[in-house]
Amino acid sequence: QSLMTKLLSSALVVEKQPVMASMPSIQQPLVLKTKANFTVGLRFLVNLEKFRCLLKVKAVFDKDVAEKTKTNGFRHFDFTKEPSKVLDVNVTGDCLVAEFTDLVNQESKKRVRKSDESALTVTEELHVITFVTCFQHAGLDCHIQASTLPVVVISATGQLPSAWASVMWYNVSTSEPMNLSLFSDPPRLSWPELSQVLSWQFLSVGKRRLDDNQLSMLREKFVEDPDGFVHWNSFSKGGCQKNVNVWLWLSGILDLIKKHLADLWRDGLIMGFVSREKIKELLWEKKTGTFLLRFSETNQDGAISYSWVEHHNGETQVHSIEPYTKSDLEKSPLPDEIYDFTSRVHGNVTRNPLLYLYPDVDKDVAFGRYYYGSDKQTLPRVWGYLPRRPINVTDMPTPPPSPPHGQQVPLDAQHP
Amino acid sequence: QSLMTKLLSSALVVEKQPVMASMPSIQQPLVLKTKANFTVGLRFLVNLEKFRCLLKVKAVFDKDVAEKTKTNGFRHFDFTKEPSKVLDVNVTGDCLVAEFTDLVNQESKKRVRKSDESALTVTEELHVITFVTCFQHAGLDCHIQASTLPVVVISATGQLPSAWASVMWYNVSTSEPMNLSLFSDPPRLSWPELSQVLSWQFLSVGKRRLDDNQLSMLREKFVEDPDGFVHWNSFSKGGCQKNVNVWLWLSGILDLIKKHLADLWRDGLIMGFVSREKIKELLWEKKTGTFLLRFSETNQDGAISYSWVEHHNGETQVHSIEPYTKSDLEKSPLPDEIYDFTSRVHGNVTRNPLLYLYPDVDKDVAFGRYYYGSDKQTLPRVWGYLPRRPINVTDMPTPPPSPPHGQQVPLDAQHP
DNA sequence: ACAGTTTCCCGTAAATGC
DNA sequence: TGCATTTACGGGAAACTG
Repeated sequence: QSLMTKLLSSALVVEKQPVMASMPSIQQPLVLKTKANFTVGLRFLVNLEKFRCLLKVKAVFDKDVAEKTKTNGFRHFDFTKEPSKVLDVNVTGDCLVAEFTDLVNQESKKRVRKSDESALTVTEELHVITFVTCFQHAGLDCHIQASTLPVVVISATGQLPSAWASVMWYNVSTSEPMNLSLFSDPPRLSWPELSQVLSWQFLSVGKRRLDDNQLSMLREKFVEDPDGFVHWNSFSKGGCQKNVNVWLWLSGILDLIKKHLADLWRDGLIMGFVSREKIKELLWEKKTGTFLLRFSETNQDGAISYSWVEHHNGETQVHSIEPYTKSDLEKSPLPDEIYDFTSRVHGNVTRNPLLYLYPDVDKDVAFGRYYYGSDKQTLPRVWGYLPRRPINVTDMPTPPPSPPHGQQVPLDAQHP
Repeated sequence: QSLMTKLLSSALVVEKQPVMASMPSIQQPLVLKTKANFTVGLRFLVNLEKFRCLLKVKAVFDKDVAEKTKTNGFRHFDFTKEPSKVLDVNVTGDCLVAEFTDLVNQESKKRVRKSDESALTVTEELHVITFVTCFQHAGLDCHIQASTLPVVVISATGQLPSAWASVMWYNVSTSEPMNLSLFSDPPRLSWPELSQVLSWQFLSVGKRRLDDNQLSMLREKFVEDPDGFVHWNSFSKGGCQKNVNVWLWLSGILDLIKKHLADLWRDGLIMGFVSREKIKELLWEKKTGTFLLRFSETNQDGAISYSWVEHHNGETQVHSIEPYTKSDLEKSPLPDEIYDFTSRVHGNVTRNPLLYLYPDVDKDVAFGRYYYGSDKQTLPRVWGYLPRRPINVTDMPTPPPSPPHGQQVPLDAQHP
């Protein structure tokens, strides 16, 4: 329903009313898209039956922000629908809750743009949603309110990776509840701080963290300063000398994992982050047909390649296949690509050069359970037509190597 | 900009004012999508300089429709933006024009639905847009207006084929300018009438009409009545005994041609509409490797297959490949699929069984100019990676045939 | 001219209504 | 419940805007 995860369990914090017990609860920043619906759950942590259905809570976008933070130049948003709800008891009966749905925010006309060069990008703007209500208790007028943690507002899904970068950076660098100008003077992060968040991202999309080898390769790409700190601009906008945006690059890989490689990543079959030099070093001494999986370092949209080693006539070669992109893997999953991959050399010799996953696991042992047909039925076939399936082939530019171990790998083996 | 073609050159017809010369101009029905912009061009055919910038024209949706046609039960729409424009002289200076852009129509709340079973589907509802203006001339108050031909309003692109069916049917069956209730009692069409429209559709998307053989095959599918007429319900909703909707089926093929086969269709390389029996008959006597292209008769989304003949040991076999869908052809175009297609049999023998396009044109002569790389450069390759390309293979269920003509078709030939 | 940002819209999926 | 129709929204591209 919402663009990202739902913001649940925001606390309705009682201001200036110690009579009301309140509990800080899990809040998290969020990325919101204009003109799209999202949902916010809200809990009033004191369940006084007498309040039931008496508290009308209103959501306000960027309440008092101009006065509080003087963050001029930010865009202004408003909810287009009436954003009010009445608190009611929840299912377990322990508190009053309201779920805001169908909140739609849209930029209002006025926008005071500072023309100076230090203006932030839209994904660096931080906003808040504040929930306010007032009621009478013990003869007093009580005004209470609660705010979300900072929120980034985008207008197209293509801005989501940048927005998420801001969210991560904010979370790691500060525990302030509402420093909306953080990116006017962005703090730097130490590599231990940053690497932990990055590792969490992989845990989140692929149920497995980054290991030490992977992290040390990433450190090379992310840390430019000799002091071991990472600067916001270098992280989110592409550093000085390098022309790639490291976060966008990593973000593409996270998306690739989420969409096509979740199982393989979870099971640790993807080495992923290895330099080209390291690949050669790792594979050089291994037997012909040993291969490993590695993410492309140049493709900004997330791509994965396999590299394998061949020994012929005392000569050793390590090859890497043209990386598979998301649209490639939509056609057929990586395990099937590995199973069906075919190299061709002069004389009509065809074979699959991929035999053992590094260090020495038989390909079918490692990937067998993921092959098409192993957990699904065979493809539905239309009567009267010969079934076909897509495979990828490469025409080896090198002279024909002799078959490994003196045996030809049969190509006509049936798919499991 | 607009969903379909722009509606240009609508005539501003002068009503009750013979002083104003008016010219009937090309109007065409249109398919409009709610909440989407479209453009209408309007010409005032008398260029009286004195009118310049004095005529304010307003667009009205379904003006006077209820009184005129008593078509209750239709949805009601309104423009959400102010749909008024001032007429100005056009570039050639021969008339006054206005171009309406950003017209957005959205269903208004009220909708009187007749609950009887004869209710029309939304794509059978016909609507009109009327342009009105008034001015003073020769001391008289003049009210003039012009209307579009009937328009079908849809809410999602998936309704477009059905809507287009209505548009075609209307055009062929009547020359009345505004019979919005046509589908309450839809007229039938003779096969010559219908087949001509269908043929035009292929001319429109693929620059080539249907030939007599193709039409005679389609006649079998479309004409159910012995009297040779086609009924609207059987055309647009799937006839009595058959469970396929013939127009949607044909519509999918038209879309397939438009997106992936425009060149091949234009050049007549696709036989397309042939029955399975006819295929066997045609190919039976031809030499091994003769093939033809034919649309799937079962796939509703548009799919194309090739069938080829093989003679082995005095036995003749005709095979048809699993049809290629739009998403298949997005991966690699049909000519490349034909070039790279590979069949595999026991013993690791691989070959391409497609040699001659029916009746006996060498495959590369027929399709060579379309192969990838013939008019584009070779694929851009990332340095350090072995290029790969996708091909389709089939595992022949039959005993291994001997190579045709005693020669092995080399598979390692380089792509042109 | 250009880059950042938003709008537009197809196509698919989900929700809605009858 | 099932089907017809609408809404929602990701993704890519065009349009916008300073």
